[in-house]
Amino acid sequence: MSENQSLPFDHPRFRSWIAVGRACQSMQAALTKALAPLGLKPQHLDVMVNLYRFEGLTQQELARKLLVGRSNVSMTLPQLEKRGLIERQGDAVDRRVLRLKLTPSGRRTAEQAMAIQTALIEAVLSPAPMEHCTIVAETMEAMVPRLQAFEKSL
Amino acid sequence: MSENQSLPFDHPRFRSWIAVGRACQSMQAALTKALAPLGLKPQHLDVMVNLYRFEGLTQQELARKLLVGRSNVSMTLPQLEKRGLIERQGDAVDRRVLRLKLTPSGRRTAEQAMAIQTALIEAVLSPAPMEHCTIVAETMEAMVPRLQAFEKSL
DNA sequence: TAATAAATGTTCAATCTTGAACAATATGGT
DNA sequence: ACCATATTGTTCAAGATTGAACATTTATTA
Repeated sequence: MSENQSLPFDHPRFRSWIAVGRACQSMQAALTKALAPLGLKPQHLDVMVNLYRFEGLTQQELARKLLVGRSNVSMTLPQLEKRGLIERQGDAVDRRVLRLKLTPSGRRTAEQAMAIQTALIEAVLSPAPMEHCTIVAETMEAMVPRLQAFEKSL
Repeated sequence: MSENQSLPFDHPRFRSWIAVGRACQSMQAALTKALAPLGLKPQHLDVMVNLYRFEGLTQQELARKLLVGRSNVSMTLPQLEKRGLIERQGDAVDRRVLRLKLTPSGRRTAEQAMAIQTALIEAVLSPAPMEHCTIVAETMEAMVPRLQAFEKSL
């Protein structure tokens, strides 16, 4: 059966994707270590970056941006809240939702964390020509809608 | 403080990397769903692909290839072993290690799973020109050694 | 050879993540 | 107004992942 089946290892797009996955995993590990001095994990940074850009997000909206379940957000946010990095306050109009925002302290911490992340990315990607980075970004961004279409088709 | 600090959102390499991370996360989710009919998860596929290519790996070697801890491998393999997909047998020379291989059934299952993964990658990446895929692969492969160097420097 | 160091796989507790079930609130149609 | 449906956030149990501690075996070195 395996004789005439073309194996994925020889498949150029397959190999491209494997490389992406490995790079992502390594980056996650490196970021975890780089953020440890701040007492943050990559998920916390993701949350704070989104609140930095989009103040007043609801938990649902945040979950969608993070590609993560609502329950995940519900379990993660109280940790950041207890540390005084974020605030949650109920919306007066829609009393189901909680509006999220960084505290001043959270804003400062977010800036430090983003600086760490940016330095890491810079250290690792700056040897690559800018046009290559652009191609990477375009290729990756084009994938997400196709992936969502694929998932719906299952 | 944030006034004169260049924010990462405007940073082209930063945005490239964010796109990579999101694509990776979406791909993981799609692959999880696509493999569900086989009763496999992405981690299981990763294990089997490596044993398909490199029969006789030890658990330590496998863990390094998967960028994962030894304990992870120790907890995952018994599941695949109970399902009759892999075999573990002690090495006669070095009696610390266990040599891993796919069973015939595991080999067939691996081929099915790789076909599913390849189809997914093809569905999602085939619209991208091949030269772009090559650039993506090269850029990502160049990152991994730099990331490992970065981690050691911490 | 003897003693110390290193490597391998296992176990365990702590943490993260997920999906399902649930209560509270909002929306839409009748 | 009323009822059915949807949405939001929470909770809980199950599974996955990690790092540290450990026993066994091998390698190194005095």
